[in-house]
Formats: sequence, C-alpha cells, structure tokens
Amino acid sequence: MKKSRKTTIKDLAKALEMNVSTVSRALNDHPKINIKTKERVRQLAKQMDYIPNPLAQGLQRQSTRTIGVIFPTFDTNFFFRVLKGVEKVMHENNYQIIISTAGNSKEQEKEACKSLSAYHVDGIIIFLSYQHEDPSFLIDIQDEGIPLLFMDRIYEEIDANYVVSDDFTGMFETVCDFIDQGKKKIIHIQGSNSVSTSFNRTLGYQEALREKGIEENPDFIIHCDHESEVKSALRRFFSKYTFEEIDLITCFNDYFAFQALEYLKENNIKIPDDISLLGFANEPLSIYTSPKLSTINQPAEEMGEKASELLLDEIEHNKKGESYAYDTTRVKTFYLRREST
Amino acid sequence: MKKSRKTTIKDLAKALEMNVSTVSRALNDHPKINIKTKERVRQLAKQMDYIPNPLAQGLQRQSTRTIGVIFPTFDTNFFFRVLKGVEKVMHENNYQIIISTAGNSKEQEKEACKSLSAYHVDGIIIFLSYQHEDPSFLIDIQDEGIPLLFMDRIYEEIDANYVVSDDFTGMFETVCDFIDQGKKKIIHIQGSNSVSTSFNRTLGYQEALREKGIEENPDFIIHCDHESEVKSALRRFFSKYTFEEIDLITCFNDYFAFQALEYLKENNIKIPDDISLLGFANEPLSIYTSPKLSTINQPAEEMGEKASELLLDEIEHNKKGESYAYDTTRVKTFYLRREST
DNA sequence: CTGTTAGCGCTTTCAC
DNA sequence: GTGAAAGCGCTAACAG
Repeated sequence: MKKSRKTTIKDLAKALEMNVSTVSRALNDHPKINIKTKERVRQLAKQMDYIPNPLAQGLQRQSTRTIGVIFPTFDTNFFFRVLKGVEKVMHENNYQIIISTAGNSKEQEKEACKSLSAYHVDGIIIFLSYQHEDPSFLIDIQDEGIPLLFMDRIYEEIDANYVVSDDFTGMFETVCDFIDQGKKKIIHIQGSNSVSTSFNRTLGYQEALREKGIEENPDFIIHCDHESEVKSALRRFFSKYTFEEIDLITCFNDYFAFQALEYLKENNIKIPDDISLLGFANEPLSIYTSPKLSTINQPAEEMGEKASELLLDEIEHNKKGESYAYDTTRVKTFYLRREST
Repeated sequence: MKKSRKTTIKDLAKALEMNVSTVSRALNDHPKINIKTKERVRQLAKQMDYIPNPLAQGLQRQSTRTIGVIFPTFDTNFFFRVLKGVEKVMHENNYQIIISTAGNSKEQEKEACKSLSAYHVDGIIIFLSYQHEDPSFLIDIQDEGIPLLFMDRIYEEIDANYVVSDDFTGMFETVCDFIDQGKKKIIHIQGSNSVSTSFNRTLGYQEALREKGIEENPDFIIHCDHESEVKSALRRFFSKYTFEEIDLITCFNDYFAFQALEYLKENNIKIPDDISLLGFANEPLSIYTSPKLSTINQPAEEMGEKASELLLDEIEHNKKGESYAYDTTRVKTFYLRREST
C-alpha cells in the first residue's frame, strides 16, 4: 500500500511562492485579494487537485458542513424515504450526512446524540423514540450551538424546529368522511401508546367519533405493540363481536393493516364490501396488496426535504449570529383511496 | 442562543495541574503512565463530561473512525436493509457512517468518492453504479490509504475486498430445478445490461437452459430498463406468443415481478396454475402480494454486516501496517418458495 | 513516569 | 494587497 499524500494549502503556497494565508484567502474569495492572484491560485488548485481538509477547516471554523440524522431503527421504509429527502437537500447544499440509530434503548439514543455533537455536526435531525425523564442532554446540545430539528413528535419542553405530519387531522378528517358516508361501526387498531404518532392517530379517530356523536366503545380500540400481534388481537375481538357489526377497520399504520388484511382474507371477508380497511402512511407496499390498500398518505420525502431546509436555515442564521424564530411545520396528510375502502 | 464551550483536554490539564500530554496519554491508556494519575484524569474527565474532539484527533491521527457508504440511489429497499447491517457492525465498533448517493451521473458518483476521501473517512463501502472508462479515481483513493470495499459488483481491474450476492448461482440453480420439474418454457425479464447484477442473473438463466439442453429463444429474454416498462413489454411479447406457450416467468427483481404479476392478473392468468412467476431479492413487499411472490432471497443485512467486518479488518491491518490479503465473499442466495410458483 | 515542543491543515487577527 | 504568527484540540517524538 503506497501512501500518496494529499496536496495541502502549503504545497500550493510553495509552488506559487506566496504565503499560505494568501492562498487561503484567495481560495475563500476574500475581497481584498487581487483578482489575478485569485485566478492563479485557483488554477493551480484545480490542477493539483487540491481539496481543503474538512477536518482542519472544521477545527478552525467550528463548522463541518456535516449534519446528523438519528433514526429509531432501520426497519420502517418510511425512514428510508425521509432519508431520501434529506439526502437530496443536504447534498445540494454540500453537506455530508452522518446517520445513527437510537437502537433499542434510551441510553443508545442519548449516546447517539452526544456522539454526533462530539463530531461537531452543524445540526441534527432526530426522530426521538424514547421518553426521557431528563431531556437535558438535548438542551445541552442546543446550548453548544448545534441546532436540533425534531421529526414527527413534539416536545413541549424543548424550543426548536419541528416537522410533523399531521397525524391527528389526517385520521380525524378521513374517519369523519366515512361516518358521513354511513360507515358508523369503526374500530381502530392502535400502536404503542408511547409513540406520539400512534397516540395522535388514535386521538383523531376518537375525536371524529365524538364530532359525529357516535358513542365510543372501549372495545373498539384494539391495542397492539407490534404488527405481529394484530391477527391474534383481531381473533380475540371477533370472538366477541360478529363481522357484521363492523364497517371499517382503521389502523395505526400500513403494516398493521396488512396483517388485518390477511386476517380478513383468511376469514373470507370481502374487502371492501363486507368490511373496509384503512392503513396509514402509504408505504410502498400498500400498492402491491390485493385489494390495494387505501391509506392516508404521509409525504415522507417531503418531510425530509422540509426538515433539511429548516435546519439549514437555522444553521445559516447561527453562523451569521442572527436571531432565529423556530417553526413547527405540519406536513399535510391526506386520504388516498384505493381498493380496500 | 448561549454558547457553552465543550471541555477540552486543556481544561482537564489545568484543573489537574498537569501537562496536556500527560492527560492525553492517561486518556489513551499509555503504558508508562502511573495508574493513579490515570484514574484521577479519567474521573475528572467523566465528571467534566469530556469528549475528545474527533476533528482534532482525526487531523493528528489521520483516522476519523468514520466510514462512508455510497449507494446508487435511495429507491430500493434492498439498500436500506444493507445499511441496517452496516449500521449494526459499525456502531458496535464505534464508527460513524457517512452516506452518499451516486445520484444519476458518473460525475456525482466520482464526486461522492472524492468528497468522502476528503473527509478522511477510514474506509468506503460502495455500490458502484456506473461504468467508468477511467476508474483511476478509485485507485487514487486506495493509494491514499483508504480501503475501498465494493458491493454487489466485481471490477476485475481493481484489487480490493468484494462482497457480492451470488446472483448467477441463485438464478442458475433455481431455473435448473424448475426445468427438472417439467417447466421448460421459461422467459426472463432482464434489467439494464450495465448493471452487473442484472447481467449475472440473466447469465444464470441462460446457463441453466444450456445445461438442460433447452434451446435458447432470443425472444424469451425481454429487456426492460425500468419496472415501468415491464407491462408493455409483456403486452408486446404476448401478442406474439400465447399464454399457453409459457410455464414460468423469471425476473430481474421483485419489482419487475410485481409488474408482471399485475399484468398476468389483468389478463386473468392463474398464478401459478397457468404461469408461475419468480422474483429476485426477497424485498419486504414480496410477502404482501397476492399470491405471495416466490423469489430468490438475497440476504441484504448479512451483506452489510459482512462488508463492514471485512472493511474494519482491512482498516485495522492498515493501521498496524500489516499486510492484508483481499477477499471476495459471495453471499449465498437461495430459492424461497411462496405462492407464485 | 511526566513535561516541553512541534505540528496535523487551515483560518484569521494584526501588521505593513 | 499580502505576509507573519497565533491558535483550533489533540498526539507524539524528544528529553529528562
């Protein structure tokens, strides 16, 4: 393994017989540098294939043109789609992306944050997945001047930019519409309560019933911590109720809906004639089921883009020392009718 | 925005009334440091929440505990699954991951490489997606001492670690088995020829026919650059041939197979009774179709893990200045029977 | 065992 | 306009 050294600013300076500081200034388009010198420097830089060392720059400038993204896991396709949006905007702006996961513990989540902060990322996009009784580590990060952008979950205690999809409204409006169309016997399969998205979707379901004056039956909210529990939960439910007593099944997400779909098919229930089925998220899979799953679209890529733009904005303001007003943008979700409703 | 400074090694040194170098050595477990001093230093470090600045360390050590991963795009779930494997191993070993995409041009692919090299990553995992007439930029990166690991595609010209799934064998063996079972009229929908995975899968198909003494009909290899072309390509094909003339449709990947599935359903062909259908890759979607798609499993996560381990290994050897022998590991693919065959 | 010093590659005052 | 010099936070000879 031969080691070829990268050309540094010193090499340029020597070759051009000027001081490194001049070269640096020329490269950074400093106003007081002779246009001719600038050109000479730039030309040689290109010729010698000079790329500034971001580590050195970062050390000096306290900025690395790097942002971090922390996901709960790498299991859900939704995150990948968000990442795509992030990637797009960040690379357009010449930022690198460092990814992390919270894994399966609060501790890991905290470690991921600290680690990114140590790496001097210029900002962090985070899908916080745990409830921390002491979220001071997050505030510490902000205090270090690293902007934090929270995705898909709002923390009242923390002042920051937020990008969330409007889970509540999406579910609320859609369920209202169904009720108006005469489907009044609706159950909801909810996910883990500690996940705010699940919580909000359930809330949307409940509020819609209330709005339309339908009495809530506690049995009609079926709790599953994981999609693998859906079928047996439904089996339990339908041992108490008949299929005729239900018009529509709403679900925390598309994966839950897929399980429900299988369950219904196994029981020879016609979808949507006997029972309608609604997912949530518009995962790519939802167009491949049969019948194709109706769902509530959650524009993942758009969320990633929006988050990146906000974060970049905050970073820029920070650099200039300007003040900055936080924003929480709710990305619109909407009902997507396919074949299961 | 209050800016709280991070505690540095200097702060520790001052507080402990010793020299920074002693502190540094204590922190790095240098053999010749008094065990007592080490303890004092470490305790204060923990107490003051000291985290070494990776930028400074990187600048000095020429190593950043950071690796880069370059994907062609963020479209295929397969990449996400690979990333999961990479994430697992890398974070176990305290490495950060920087991600990039080749986007849609050779130039971008090259830029991504250069950019990662500039960031002084310790290694790069790359799914090369273009054919570069001049791959010297890759060799340059190796010469800088940055190990390159190629995924899913072999470059004869470049000496490096490779991790590939055995596309050829997976397709070859599966098609042979089908032929043995009496399905002899087999077509193959191939993807872009410039993608080596597609190329190899096609080769597997062809070789299986040859092996079993079946004459190849050029019409039976249907070319599509993208899944969106599959339906019309099939329409064209089946205007020339009847459905009865075909036993089995093999596809470049599961997405292609989904399109074929839709086409067959639209034409009221019973799967697998009239025609069998085989995908490739075992994308998560394949279990949600109806009928469930039979496919050839490609262990994405495992590939990511294996790649990471090899890369880390090379990095470690490099650091110690030891010699290192490259390896190309073929990850086994295998036929996964579900309902479409 | 520990301190002194130089330097990684770059930016940025402060001079002139 | 440009040069000299200090310093970002850390490590690693070289001394003693």
